[in-house]
Amino acid sequence: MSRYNFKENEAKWQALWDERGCFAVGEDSARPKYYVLEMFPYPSGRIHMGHVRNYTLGDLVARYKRARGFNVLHPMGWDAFGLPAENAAMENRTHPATWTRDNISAMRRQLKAMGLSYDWSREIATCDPEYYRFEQKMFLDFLAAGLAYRRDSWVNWDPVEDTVLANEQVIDGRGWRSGAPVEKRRLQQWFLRITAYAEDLLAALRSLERWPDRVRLMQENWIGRSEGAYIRFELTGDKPADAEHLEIYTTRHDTLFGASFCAVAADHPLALRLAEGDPELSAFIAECRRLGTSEAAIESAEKRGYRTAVAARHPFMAEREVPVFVANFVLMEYGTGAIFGCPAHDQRDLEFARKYGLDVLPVVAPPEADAATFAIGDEPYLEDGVLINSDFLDGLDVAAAKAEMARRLEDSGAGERAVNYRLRDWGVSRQRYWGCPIPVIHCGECGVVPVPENDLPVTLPEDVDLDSPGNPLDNHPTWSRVDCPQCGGAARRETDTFDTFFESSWYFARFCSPDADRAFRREAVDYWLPVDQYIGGVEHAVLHLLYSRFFTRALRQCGYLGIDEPFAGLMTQGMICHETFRDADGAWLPPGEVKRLADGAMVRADTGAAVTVGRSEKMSKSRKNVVDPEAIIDAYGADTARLFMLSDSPPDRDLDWTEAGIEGAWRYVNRLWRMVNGAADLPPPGTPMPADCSAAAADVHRTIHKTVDGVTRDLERFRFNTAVARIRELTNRLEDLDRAEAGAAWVVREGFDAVVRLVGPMMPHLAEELWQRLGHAALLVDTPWPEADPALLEDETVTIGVQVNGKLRGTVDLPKDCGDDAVEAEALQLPGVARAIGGKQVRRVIVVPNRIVNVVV
RNA sequence: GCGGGCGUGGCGGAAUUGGUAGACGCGCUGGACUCAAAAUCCAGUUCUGGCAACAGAGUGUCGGUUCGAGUCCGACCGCCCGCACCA
Repeated sequence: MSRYNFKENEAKWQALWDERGCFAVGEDSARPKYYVLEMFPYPSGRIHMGHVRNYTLGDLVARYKRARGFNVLHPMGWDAFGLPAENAAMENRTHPATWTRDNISAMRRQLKAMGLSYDWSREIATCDPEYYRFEQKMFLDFLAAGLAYRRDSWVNWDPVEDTVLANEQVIDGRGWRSGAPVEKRRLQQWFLRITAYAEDLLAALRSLERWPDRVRLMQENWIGRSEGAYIRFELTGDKPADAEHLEIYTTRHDTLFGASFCAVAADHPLALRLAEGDPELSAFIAECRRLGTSEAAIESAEKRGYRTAVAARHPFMAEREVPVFVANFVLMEYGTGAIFGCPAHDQRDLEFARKYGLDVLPVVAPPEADAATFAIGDEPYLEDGVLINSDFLDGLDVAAAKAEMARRLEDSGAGERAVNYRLRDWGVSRQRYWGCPIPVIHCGECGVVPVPENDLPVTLPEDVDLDSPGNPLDNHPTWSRVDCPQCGGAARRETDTFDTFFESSWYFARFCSPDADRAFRREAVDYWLPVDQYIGGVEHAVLHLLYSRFFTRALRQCGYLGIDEPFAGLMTQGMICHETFRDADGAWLPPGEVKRLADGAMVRADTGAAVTVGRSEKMSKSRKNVVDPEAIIDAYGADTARLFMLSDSPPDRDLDWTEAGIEGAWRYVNRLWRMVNGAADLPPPGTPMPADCSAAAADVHRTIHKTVDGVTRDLERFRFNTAVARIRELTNRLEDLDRAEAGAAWVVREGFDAVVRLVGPMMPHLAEELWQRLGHAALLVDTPWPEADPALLEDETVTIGVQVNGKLRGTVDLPKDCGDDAVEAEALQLPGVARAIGGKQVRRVIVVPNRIVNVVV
C-alpha cells in the first residue's frame, strides 16, 4: 500500500481498455459527436517530450468530452514520408520503407505506454499506397478543376548533389550537405492554385473564433492582402519594338505625380529582353540571381540598379519621361514585377533615388507644412497629409487622392484598381524519392497526360539507388519508362514526388473512414467533420494549417466534402524547455551527465568538474538538453508524466521541464493513492447523505461541489493548470477533515469519488484503479462526468475586505447579501479600521455588496 | 523596419476581468518519526523593521483616470515570437 505500483496498474488497465475496445467509435446519431485530433507525428524513431505534451493535452480533452456524453473520435496516425528516411537509409544501409515501418512500431509502443484513448483501428500511415493512392486521385481532380498546373519556377539547385534543395536546406547560400554554392535554376514544377482562394482564406479567418488570435494574425499577414492599382506607362526611348507598355502595381497611386523612375525585377521579361543585346545588363541580372537568396544580400539590402536606355511616359504628364531601371529590390513574384518609384514617400525609393541622383519631389505634405517649401531630407514622408504638386489631386488627403486617381486611371484607360496578395501558389514538386509520386505521364506527342484512374496508385519502386546524386526516381533504370495512355507511344513518368505537406493536408478527413475504398465515405466525413479541437505546435501556424484550409476548400470544390474549414477549434501548445549545461570547454552536456551538489552547484557527474548552467531553452539535440520520455515513464509512470505536463504552465505557454517538477507530480500520485487506500469504513457507493453533518463536514461537502464546478469550467476553457490546482486544493481539504466529525465518512467518500473522477482524464490508470477500489462496478471510462449541485456553489456567508483610503485594514464575515448599512456598521467597528481612521472625518463609504468596503477619510 | 505577445515572491504560475495580490506547486527553513538516511507528517516562507501585536513598501519604470489599478489610458525600458526589399 505504501507506493503506487504504476507498472502493474498501467499495463493492466491499458490491456483492459484495449480488450473491451473502449475507444473504438462509429457514427452515432443519438449522441453529439466530438472530433479531437492532435497533429500526427513524423515517425523519427522515438517520441519526444513535445509529443508527450501534445498527446496528453489531446487525451485529456478526448476523455473529458467522452465523460460528458459525446461520441468522441480520437485517432492517431503517421506523417510518414519525408527526407529523414532517405538520409537514414543512406547512413544505415536500410530502405526508407523499412526504416519508417520500424520507427512506427517503436513509437506506437511508446504512445501505447502513455495510455492514450485512441481508436487504434483507424491508424493510418501516409507512406502506405492505400493512403496516397487517394491523394493521387485528388491531384488529378484538382488538375481537371484547374486547381493544379505546371509552370517554370526558380529553384535552389545544388550542382554537386545534382538536386533541388528546399529553402531550409540552403544554409548561407550553400547546400547543407555538399557545401557547394547553390544556384538558381528554372525548372518545370507543379503548383496548386491556393491563390484562387486567397480572399476566402483571409475572410474566413474571422469565423474561426476558437483559433488563437496570434495564428489568425499570422495567416492574415502571410496572405498579405493589399489594395492598390495597376498602372500602365507608355514606353519610349531606346525600347524593344514590341514593348509598348510597362505595367506596374502600386498601393500609392496617390503619389503618381511624384514619380521619378520606374524599376523592373531582374527576371522581368523587359529586363531579359534588354539583356539580350547588353552584356553589362546580363551580368547585372546574373549577379542579382546569385545574391538573391543569400543572407548577405538580405542583410545589407543595398539598393542597386541598372539604368536602361528605355524611358516611361507619365500617364498624366505627356512631357514627363522617367528612366526605367532594372533593380535588385524589385521582386518578380509580387504584383507585376515592376514599380514606379516615388522617392519622397517610400524608404526604398528614396535610398535608390539618392544613390542614382534622381528627383525627390514631395507630393504629400503634412497638413501644417508650407507646401511651397516642404522638402524631403533623409527620411521619406509616410504619413497622411495634403496632396501638393499633383495637378488634379492638389488639396486632397491621401485616401481621397487614391480614390480620385483610381477613377482618373480607369477613365483614361491607363490603369485600374486592383487587389494583390503576398500569398503565392503552392509549389508541390520535390525531386525526392520518399514521397508520393505525382501521377502524370509526359508524352512527346500528347504532352502532359494524367495517369488513368485504373492505374492508380502509382507506387514507388522498391529497388532504388539512394547513394547516387540526383533524383532517385530519375536515376531508376526502368521505373519512369511507360507507354503513353493516350497514344500508346513511348513516354516518361513524372519523377517528382509531392511535398509532404500534401499528405498532412487531408489526413484528418481520412480518419473518418480510414478503410473506405474511396478517399472518404461521404456519410462519415459529413458526420465527423470539422475537427472540433485540433491541438499541436504553433510552428505549423501558417504552412500546414493554411494548406489544410485550402485543401478542404479544393476538396469541396471537387465534390469530396461539404465544408470549408477543417478545424473549428485550435489549441497551440508551447514548447518544452530545459536548463542547458556546458562544461569548461563550452561543450553542451546532457542533463544525465551533470549532478547537483548539496550547496546547489552543478558539476559533471563523472569528473566533478564545474558546469555552467545556461538559461532554459527549447529541448533540442544540438543543446543536448533533452529528456527522454521513455526513461521518465519507466521511472515514474505515464500518469505522473501526464500530470506534470498539465500542472505548472497553461498549455499555450512554454513548459520548463524540471526534475523537481516531475518529483512533485509523483508525490501527488502517491498521496492520492495512500489517501484513498488508507481510508477505512467508507459508506458504500450510493449511500444517501446523512442528515447530521457537522459544520466542518458540510463545508467540505460544499467545497467538493465547488471544485467539480470549477474544474469543469477550467477544462472547458483549457485552463488545465488551474484545474490541477483546484483538485489539489480539494485533496488538501479532504485530508484535513477530521474523520470523527459527524457525516465526515460520507463526505470523504463523496470527495474521493469526485477527485478520482476529476483526475480521470489526466491520470487515467491511477483513476481507474482507485475507482475500482472505491467499490464501483462500472469502469471509470464508462462513468459520466460528475455534476455540481448549483445550490452548493454559493456560500451563506461572505468575507468582505474593509479598506480605508484603498488600503486593506481588516475583514468582516457576514451573511451573504446583507444590507449595505449593516455591512458599513460592522466595517467601521473593526479595530484596525478605527485605528486607521484615527478620529478623522469619514467623508464617504463605498460598499460593494459581498465584495469590499472602502472608507474614504 | 513592420506586426504580435509578455514583464507578478528564490522559481513555475494564480487573481471571480476594476474590488482582500501571491491560489496550487517547486524550492528553502525549522520540527516530528528514524541508530541514520530516504519516504512521510507538522509548522513557516513577498520584502523591510520588530520577540510580538503591528507598521511601511510592493505586480518592469514614470505619469494619469478612479473611492479603489497587477487589471484601464499615455510615455518609456527589457525580453520573446512571427514576417521581412510585398511597392
